[in-house]
Amino acid sequence: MGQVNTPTPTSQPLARLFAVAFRSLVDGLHVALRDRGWNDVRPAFGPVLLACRYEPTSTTALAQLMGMTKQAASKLIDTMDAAGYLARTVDTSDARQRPVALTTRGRELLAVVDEIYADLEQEWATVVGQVEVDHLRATITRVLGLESGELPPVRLW
Amino acid sequence: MGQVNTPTPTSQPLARLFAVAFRSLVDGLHVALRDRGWNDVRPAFGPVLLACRYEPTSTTALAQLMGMTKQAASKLIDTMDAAGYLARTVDTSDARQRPVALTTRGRELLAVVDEIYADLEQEWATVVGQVEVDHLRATITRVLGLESGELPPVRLW
DNA sequence: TGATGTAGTCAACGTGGTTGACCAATAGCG
DNA sequence: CGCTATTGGTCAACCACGTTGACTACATCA
Repeated sequence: MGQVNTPTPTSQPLARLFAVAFRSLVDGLHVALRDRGWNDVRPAFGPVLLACRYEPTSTTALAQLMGMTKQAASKLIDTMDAAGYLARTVDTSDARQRPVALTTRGRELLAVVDEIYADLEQEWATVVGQVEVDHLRATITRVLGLESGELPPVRLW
Repeated sequence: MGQVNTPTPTSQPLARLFAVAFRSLVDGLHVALRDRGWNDVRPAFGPVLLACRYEPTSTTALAQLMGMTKQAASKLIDTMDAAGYLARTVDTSDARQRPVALTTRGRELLAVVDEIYADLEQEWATVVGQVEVDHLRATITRVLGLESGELPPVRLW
């Protein structure tokens, strides 16, 4: 992926470092969830929980957010519904829509995810300092040109 | 995944920024590969090409590197063999082993990947400066504790 | 009111993984 | 040197999670 003549950690391609960093955070989250008894949470649940945090979200919107087909998003919603984290609702102004809303259990999970994830990022701050973490965040945001817009769809799980 | 009250790009969870950054680099690589006529290269080929850069690599080692079963690694190798990028060899000192080596075409692909990827990272340097990119790399390496060891297995594609 | 587009679902399919079993080869031990 | 345990790799079957194309119900527009 990257031209590395004498591969050392400090000369690893950024892509791989991003992949390892992402995996480290997500795996850390899921290990901590399981430690607390949340045994049926899959990585794909994360983006859905976040998307439904403030208001019910349509299947089409979730599909776009996650870069998958409406059918696949619907299947994922079915799985989370069966697990008790989401509930399908009806839209009084558009009968085609079946927005999904967090259940009480879904909100509880989201709260735990927030807490655990805050700890994980705090661990980063502990190693290099909060200023450095904020700088990291700002640099990546700048390069990706995300200062003013929504994040693009991304699926990594 | 992260506690964000008023979600803005600059306060996005690091995990999601890493995911988007990774996706941006890998998708950029594959778009450029296709532009140059390399139409059958899949994201999973990347780690294999890199792993076989300097010497043939065993199926077991590839499986460990990529965090998958030997069977899955063998299937992937079969696919890359059929596409002409790898060739299975024999190990004269251990007949059980069937190390895989890059073919001429595999080396050509790896050279193109190196070139494209260097350009992609250069784009990052163009936006924020090479010093900033090196700093990014060093910071993530430090947090992940990778200064002195091999990268852990990671699969993201 | 008819045409067109959208939201969501259905059934079937394909891909890329895992699992458990197996075989051949190697390493180590008594 | 023979035996046992381990390792490298393969086999067949299975599973999860995506896609595809078709379809229905609903909304919008002229």
